[in-house]
Amino acid sequence: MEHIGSSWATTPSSHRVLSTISSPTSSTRAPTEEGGHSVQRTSVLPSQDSARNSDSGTASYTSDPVCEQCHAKRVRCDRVKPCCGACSRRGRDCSFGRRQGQSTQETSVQSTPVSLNNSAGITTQISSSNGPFTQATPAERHPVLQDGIYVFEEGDSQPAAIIAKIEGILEDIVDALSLNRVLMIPLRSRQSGNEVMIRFPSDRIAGAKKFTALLQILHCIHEALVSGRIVTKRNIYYHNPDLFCSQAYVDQLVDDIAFTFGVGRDALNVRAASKGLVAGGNFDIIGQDHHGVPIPHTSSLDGVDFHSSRWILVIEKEATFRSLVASRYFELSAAGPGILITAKGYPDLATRQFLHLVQSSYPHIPIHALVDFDPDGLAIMRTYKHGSRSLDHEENVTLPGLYWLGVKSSDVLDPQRHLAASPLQQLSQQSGNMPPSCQLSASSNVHPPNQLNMETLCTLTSNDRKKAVNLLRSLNNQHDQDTEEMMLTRELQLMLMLNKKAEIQALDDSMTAWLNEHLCA
DNA sequence: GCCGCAGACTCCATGGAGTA
DNA sequence: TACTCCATGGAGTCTGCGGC
Repeated sequence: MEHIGSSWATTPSSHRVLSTISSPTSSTRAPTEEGGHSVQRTSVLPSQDSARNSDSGTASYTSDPVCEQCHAKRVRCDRVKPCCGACSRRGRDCSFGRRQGQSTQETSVQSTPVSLNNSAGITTQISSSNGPFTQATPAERHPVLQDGIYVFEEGDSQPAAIIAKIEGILEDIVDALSLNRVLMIPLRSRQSGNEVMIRFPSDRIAGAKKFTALLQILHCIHEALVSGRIVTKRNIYYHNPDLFCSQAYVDQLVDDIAFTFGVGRDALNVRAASKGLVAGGNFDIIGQDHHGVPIPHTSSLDGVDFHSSRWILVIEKEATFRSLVASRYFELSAAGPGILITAKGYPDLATRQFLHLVQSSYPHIPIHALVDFDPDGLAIMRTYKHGSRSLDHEENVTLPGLYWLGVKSSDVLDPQRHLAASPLQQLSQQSGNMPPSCQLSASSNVHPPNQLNMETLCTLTSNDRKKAVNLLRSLNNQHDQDTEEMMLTRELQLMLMLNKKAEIQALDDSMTAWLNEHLCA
């Protein structure tokens, strides 16, 4: 039987690179020097001592354990197998035992095809050539133009591969039970990309609880895949609320399992309840009481018809979305017909996947973001545009072409109060890419009609400032900033300097005029 | 070679943002 | 209260430097 350790240990390098780029505090340690064996890891935690590095001969922690002899002697171990450098120099026997984090790769046995009867009584064939532990690619849907409307063709989904992976884990547990060995489930951390073994029995109660919870979740996923049903995280939680204690615990483990398998959450037939709303195009809101239509999961879409749409507006808050839907702005806009979308705050996966599909189907339609002029608004926009660190392993969820419509400093600064142009305006004027609305604000002595004034601003809280600083740090760590990200940096600096923020609702009275002006520009 | 202990790291709880 | 996202910090684990 092939062992789970070998294939689960394969981390897509892109994840590591992405997490390094996206994390403001990421640090990639240099390889350790001994024996040329490189131990590279990516940390998402703040580096409290950046001066420490391998060159100075300091510690390099890794979940790949040191040999038992070096561990006992507390000396540096290069982890070279079968005999590490320290042991070979001292002529010692070297052994890598079964302490926590130990990879079981060395004990794996090549599998032959086996048949399993799963819990639903269905026989699953596990092939060694396309083994149960090969990296599965997430199910992908491809937009195809038919009669002027994009419809989606189903790509290769791999439920059988996931079922086989889960059954492989269960097989290993059964084997361990029969041999009276410690039971283990390998799990890969989304933060570090490292694999750890969740064991039973464990030194800690939390470890035993995690093992049991993982087993329960794997069982739910297996049942869902075998029966072809979709389960929600909430469903899984209610399977055993006493065990899970909170849904957040289930959320985290489900995403960790998806990351460990190298697939998206969808491939596990696990979904979160729909959160986003859409209005316009072929998403008819008649009879929907002006609430918009819940964003469907991409796998259940027959197609989208946005061919007559000129723009797509992604709105942070539902209240603004509803007022625009109620006024049928998506039909009556001066910029032509468009689409309104909201995910009600930080976007869920379904909304991000939907937008990604729309962008790949209709790349010529600009997608604009309307978010608060506060750190959370900007963080929400970046989640839409670049995704989130914790869901790095999910594919097709980013919107690199997302354009920031507002609210910006140029919408909140009154030129009569601030006679000198703002740093952003100066920058924009110098670079010659200033939007018309900004040019008006900067050059005119007349109060622009669709502009907020200082009375509508709120003071940043300490949390706001902390978030803004973290966001700035994240942007500064990004080496290849585009023009929009440079502008974002300036806006954040300005926000901190003024110690002010503004919400979209402040535009409510003049929202339509403001949008017409900005969308046409 | 032994081993105290500082630092790196993971896990997990908590709390904040948005919303219904 | 439910549900999505995020960040932070305490506690425990592991590594291995460096003093003896």
